[in-house]
Formats: sequence, structure tokens, C-alpha cells
Amino acid sequence: MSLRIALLGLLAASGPASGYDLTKKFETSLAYVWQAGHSQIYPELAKMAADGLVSVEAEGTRGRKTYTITPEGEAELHQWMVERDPVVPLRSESALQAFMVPLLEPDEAIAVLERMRAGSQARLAQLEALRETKTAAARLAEAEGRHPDAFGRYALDLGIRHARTAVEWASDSIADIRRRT
Amino acid sequence: MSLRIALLGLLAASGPASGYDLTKKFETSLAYVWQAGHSQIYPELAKMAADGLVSVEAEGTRGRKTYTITPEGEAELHQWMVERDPVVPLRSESALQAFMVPLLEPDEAIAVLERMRAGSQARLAQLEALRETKTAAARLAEAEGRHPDAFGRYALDLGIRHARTAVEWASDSIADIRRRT
DNA sequence: GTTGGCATGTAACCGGTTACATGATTTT
DNA sequence: AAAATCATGTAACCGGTTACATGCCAAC
Repeated sequence: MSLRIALLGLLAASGPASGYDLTKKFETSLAYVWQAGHSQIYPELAKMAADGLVSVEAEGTRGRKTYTITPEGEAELHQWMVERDPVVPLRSESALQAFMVPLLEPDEAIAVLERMRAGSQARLAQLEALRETKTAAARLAEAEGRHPDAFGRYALDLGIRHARTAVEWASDSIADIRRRT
Repeated sequence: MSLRIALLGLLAASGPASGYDLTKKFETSLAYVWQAGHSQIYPELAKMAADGLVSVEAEGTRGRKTYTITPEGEAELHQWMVERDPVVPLRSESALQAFMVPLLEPDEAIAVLERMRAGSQARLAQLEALRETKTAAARLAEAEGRHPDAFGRYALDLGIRHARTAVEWASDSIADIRRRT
């Protein structure tokens, strides 16, 4: 279901696109909230077209098909956004690892937490860099009178806050283990 | 793979248990980091026994089989804990919803964010209650000279911090939308 | 003419969910 | 005697990953 919604969202926000375009948008703009490869996207677009949520607007060279969101698709997206109550899934490998950290000897536990800290720190830097480029683009757009693209803004902020939280957690946990030994 | 690790972790931390016991431990102690139902657990235990990671210690009434972790199982768990570098998976339905919030009209966006805030708040309360009962049990254990069960402590802390972060994010995002309109 | 990017698809497999199915023991 | 809980399993299905497979077009 969520793959459908993500595809509808991309089409709604950025206009008509091909499967190929959408695959790249997953890599660039949507990567930190949802992932999907072309092998999943092409069949899903076909199914969505059969269900009337998107339509093939044009067929270009190299068999390129440009999909557009239909009114039915917009309705589906809107309904999902408004009615779906947010589920926290929580099946996280890192959290599982964190859970079992107390099984390790203190020095090993610290090493694991140190690696987690570094990973979250890297992620934080990456997301902050992404926000930098986005705000720069937004300022430019505003200066030129275009209205800036806010799509993804809040999710990016959430990602940054989560990464920052994870860094602090790892540091504090390391300190906690040191204190106890 | 992770299901195996979770099962090995539970057996290592709490001693021999049956598939039924482990299913309940998933519901109670592990639920907020990893989920698994009995239909997944029973076949996995059988495979793990075939691979020598666990062994059937005893067969009780009603066909109950008690599994124990073997030295091979302990080695596998230890290796995973120490070598696995933490992957942030990021395929989150809530994050996807957050991503697309800017597609909505301000009042709808606020309503969605308000629901998210309430959800995270509820989750926060639940995790904090869980921590309360855990620290109470730990104090009791310490008073009686037993060493308290630290298994899951850091993951619970991480979960609480994440929930708190999500609440703040939702509040700030609502304020941001109000400011812009 | 060869490399690289564009562009689309299929198939095998794996992990996880839901539903089906059975029966023993304990509690009321 | 009936209901609840203990206890184990299988099967169909679904979403996602990896690998396989094909071919066009542009640039060097």
C-alpha cells in the first residue's frame, strides 16, 4: 500500500513522470523515508494504471511511458494522508542491537555503542547537508518570485532530530557504562 | 537473520524456554524493537536446532519443547553483536506521511500532525510506564542482593528519547505551519 | 564502435502476516 | 461440562530484494 502512496505523492508533488524518473526520485528525495527499486516500481505503476489511479499520458522514445496522477489517484492519496493513523512499526535492527548491548562485556559494549554513535553522526551530517542545499534552493526560488518546494521539509527535520537524538543517546549510554564499571 | 538473533538473545538473557514462552517474550519485553508471531517462531526454532544453534533440552507435557542456546548459538550471537554495523533502515510509514504533509491544506496538515503528536505522546507515556516498572524491579533486586536485569535498558531509553523527539517535532511543525499562514 | 546512461521489464527467493487447524490441560 | 489457556504446527499470500534479461540512443 505504502509504495502506491509514495508514488502518488511524487506524481502529485512533481507532476508527470516515468517509472525511471520515479525510481531516481526515490533515490534522491525520498530515500530516507521510503525505498523502492525499479523492479518494484514498474509492476506497481502498471497495477495502479489498471486501477485507474494513474494514467499513461504519453509514450516517448525508448518505450518511455509518462504517468500522470488521475483524480481518483489524488482522492486515494488525500484519503490516506488524512485518515491513516500513524503507526510506529518498530522493527529496527539497530534497536535490537541496542536491546542486547547489556549481554556484552563493558569494553565490547562501548565499542558497539561507539560505532552506533559514529553511524548516527554521519547520518546527521548527511541530512544536515541535504537541508542546506534545500534551504539555499528555497531562498533562490523566493528571490525569483517562485514559491519554494516545501515537499519533504518536515520529514527532513524529523530525520535530523532523530539522528541527533541517537547521537546523544549513544554518548550518554557509553558514559553510563563507564560509570558502572 | 534478525529473528534468529532476537531468539538467541532471549535464550541467552533469560535461559531455556519453549517456542510458546519466546512468543510471549516477544510481546512483552521485545515488542518495541522487534515483533514476531508464533507462526514465524516455531519453524525458525526448528531450523536453528538443525543448524546447531539451539538444542531441545527437554520435552514436557502437551508436546512442550524447551530450547537452550548452544555454544555455537552463543558464538553466532556474539559475532552479530560485535561485527554487525548498525544499519538505519528507514522505511517508515509515519515518515512518509510527514514527508507529504506539505501537500495538504494548512488546516488538514495541522490535523494530521496533531494526530501524530498524540500518537507519539501515548507511546512516550507507555514506554515511561514500562521503565517505571523496570526500575522498581531493579531496586527490589538490588535490595535483595540479586543483580538486576539490565537486558533492554538502553533500547528502552532510546525508544523514550525518540518518542519525546517526535512529540517535540510535531508541536514545532504545527507552530511552523501556523506561522506561515 | 564501444562505453555509458536511458528505459523497461521478469523471476526466484526470502521474511513476515493472516488464517487455518488441532489437541491437551486447567479453571470455573 | 464449558471456557480459557497452553502449546504446536502448516499454508496461502504479500511486499520487498537480488539477479537476470533486453534493447535504444548519445557521446566519445
